[in-house]
Amino acid sequence: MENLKLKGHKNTQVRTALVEILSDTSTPLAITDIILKLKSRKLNPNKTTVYREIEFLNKLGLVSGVDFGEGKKRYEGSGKHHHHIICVNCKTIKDVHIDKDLDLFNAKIAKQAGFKPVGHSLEFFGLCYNCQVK
Amino acid sequence: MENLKLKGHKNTQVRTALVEILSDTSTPLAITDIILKLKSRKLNPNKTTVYREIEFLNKLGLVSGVDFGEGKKRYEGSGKHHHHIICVNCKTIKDVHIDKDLDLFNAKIAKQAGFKPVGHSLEFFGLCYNCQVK
DNA sequence: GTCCTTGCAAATCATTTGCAGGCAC
DNA sequence: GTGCCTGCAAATGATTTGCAAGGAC
Repeated sequence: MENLKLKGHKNTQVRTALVEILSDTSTPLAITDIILKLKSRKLNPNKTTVYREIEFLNKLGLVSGVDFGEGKKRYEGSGKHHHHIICVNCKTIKDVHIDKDLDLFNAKIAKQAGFKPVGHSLEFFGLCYNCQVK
Repeated sequence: MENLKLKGHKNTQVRTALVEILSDTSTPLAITDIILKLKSRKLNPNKTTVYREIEFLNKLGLVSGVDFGEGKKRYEGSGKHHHHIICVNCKTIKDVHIDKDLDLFNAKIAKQAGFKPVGHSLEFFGLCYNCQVK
């Protein structure tokens, strides 16, 4: 386990698997997706445990939450932070690559408001090609 | 009632009040906030009715939803679209004014992905001055 | 052995749905 | 009168909490 941040905490199977799963995915995963991925690794933790682990990893800064306005949260490894465009009809999600450095922008905005910057959330919504055709 | 978009639909008290309330507020309101505002106008509609009205106004394009990742949606009048910075600790919300035209940016991003642009969501998170001091 | 981690059931909260009755036009 | 609007109760889904048992170090 290369991750020093786990020092002082136990390295359980679920914990290790979660870090791997969330680092591997290109699309942020909902809790139910995560549980399915764990199942395919022969791990069957309780839903509650998954919620708690995600919260734990989130506090360590290893995982971050994304919200597409679906009424539930999605999660991804912190190193993966990028943005998405979501089809308002079929919910297809595509990655969006932004050349601009939003962190700098973020810092500027926060300073103006007297805030210490922590992060930001930027998602685009649209109608994907398939749904336009229909 | 100046709003032609309501043509062909009934002008109920709740509907009219909702448009006013959501146009007046500077911060997007959660459903519970909206119900409180309606109460102070002596209107006591059922929660279900409020949800349905919001959905109705949303489809007409008079109201839009915002998501701060709180596990619930907030709403604001469509004319009010702007961005926010939210304190991760005390949840204070401040408006953010962006000089850049994000709609143009939005259109570009959508085109690249083969999507027809519909909208976007951009929120910043930080620690407000008071919470930094503590 | 100690403290962290887990499971299970129940509670909470936002939101949705079905159905029957009420009101605007 | 017809079709939209409303309330109420119940269902659904995501997330949280309390508590007791299990496991890592």
